[in-house]
Amino acid sequence: MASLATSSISATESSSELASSESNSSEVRTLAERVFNQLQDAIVRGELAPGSKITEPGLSKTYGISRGPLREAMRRLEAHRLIERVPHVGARVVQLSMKELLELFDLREALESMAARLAAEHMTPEEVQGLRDVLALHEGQADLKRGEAYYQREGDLDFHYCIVQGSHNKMLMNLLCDDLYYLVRLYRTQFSASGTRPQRAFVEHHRIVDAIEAGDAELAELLMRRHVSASRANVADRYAAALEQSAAKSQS
Amino acid sequence: MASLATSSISATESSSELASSESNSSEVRTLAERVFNQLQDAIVRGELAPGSKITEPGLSKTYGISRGPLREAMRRLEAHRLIERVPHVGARVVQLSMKELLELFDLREALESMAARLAAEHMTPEEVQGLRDVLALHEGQADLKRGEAYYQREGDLDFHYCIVQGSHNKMLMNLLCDDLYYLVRLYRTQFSASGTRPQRAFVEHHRIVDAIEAGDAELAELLMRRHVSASRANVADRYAAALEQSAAKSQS
DNA sequence: CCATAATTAATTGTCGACAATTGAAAAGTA
DNA sequence: TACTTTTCAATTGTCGACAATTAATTATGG
Repeated sequence: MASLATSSISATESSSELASSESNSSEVRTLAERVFNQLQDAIVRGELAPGSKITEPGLSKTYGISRGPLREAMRRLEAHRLIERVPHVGARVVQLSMKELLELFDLREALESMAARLAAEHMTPEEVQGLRDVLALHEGQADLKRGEAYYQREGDLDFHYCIVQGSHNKMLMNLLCDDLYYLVRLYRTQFSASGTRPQRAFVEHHRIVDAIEAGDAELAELLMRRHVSASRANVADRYAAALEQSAAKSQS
Repeated sequence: MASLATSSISATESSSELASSESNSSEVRTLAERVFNQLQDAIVRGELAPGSKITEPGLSKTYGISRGPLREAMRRLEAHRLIERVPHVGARVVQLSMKELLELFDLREALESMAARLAAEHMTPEEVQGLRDVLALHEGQADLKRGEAYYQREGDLDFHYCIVQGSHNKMLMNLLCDDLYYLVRLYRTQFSASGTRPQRAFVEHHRIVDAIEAGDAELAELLMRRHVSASRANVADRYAAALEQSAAKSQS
């Protein structure tokens, strides 16, 4: 994951490329690293369901490696909060409560608005152009017009990745891209945006890039803060609606 | 570290208690966990110098355990960015550049100001009282009057810990207390505050608690942002001064 | 004497085996 | 039948040994 975080994301790298990360890259020199990436992908993609128990012999057989490097990979996953371990008992895939998921959005609001401000101050013209290319690429995708899959397809995160890279703040990049975004992606499919939100998000992205290109740090910060906040509100609404529906269902 | 992050810090827990974390606690049920804590302390205390190479056979002999759990501990340290590993080569203790250290302060500014705002909104009267007790405890310490050791002695971080706990935001607590504060503590001794800064910091702490007690979220956020920013400026100044001095020395 | 190549020593990566702990199934008792 | 106790199977924790890779050292040739 380290190389993904430090290398800038060009517009030509597709969403799926981002999703599969570097697990197919030849840069993976050790078994522990490879299985770490594989497990990370499996968790984020939902192949390993949140809350499900994972056992060492099971994974060991699944991935065809011994428990040594497997345990090292699990320790890294634990530190990244993708799994939770209890000594002598076992490990489970994390399962964020709605409260925690909303807390995650609050963190993003604080950190990504900061990233947008820094990006407006430090992004090079070439990087801004790359950002525009990303938006153009997303606009060209047919599924955006149907308005549903923009979020699910990593398209949104592609954009946010680029902003964070543009901040030129290494610590911020590590925090957001390595630690938080995997958790975000985990719950992306579950509470993905719908209705008119994807189109509106797309417009907001354009406004943010405009501010960055103009070097207006304050505006970029404000717009990004609003953007993340709106995204958070959308998730909260969808959750409330889902709760209401299930309540009505249990009454009937 | 997890239990430290989730449990609230009472005023009676001294600084040294915080420094030694839970390595002496009976809650450590596995060798890997114990050596993880020991290594974390050793790095933060400076016993393992930043940039120094650490070898598995060496540590294995030092702590009297086999390489299995040791490697698991190192993987966790790597994920927490306290050591850096290169496959087939080895591991070194992290060594932040001044640029990265200042970036770390920028992160703290964004996150801790958010914490202060949330603390003003969610802290209970009992927690506020605990915060006052912490300040009173620090005021009573003789070394504060001499004005030098407030920072070095974790006193400052004790305070910031409590604020973060008071935010009642689990994700934020994890991020700051588990991930960032260890890095902060690493460079605390190296670029600790001096002159009138400790006393001013102490006054600023009081102002922040006042705002939190009054439930003034906006003010608490603003004051905390200024407080961290001033701390950052102090570090930057000290570094510039040190640079100038070493430059003058090399000329003579 | 320097640069390059081969060798060697040391460290890291991986594996299988054994010990320790846990949770559940089975047996026993009121 | 319900509840406790005991047994036992499965999983986790730890270890030592071996293979693979790297960095240093020595040897060799110009």
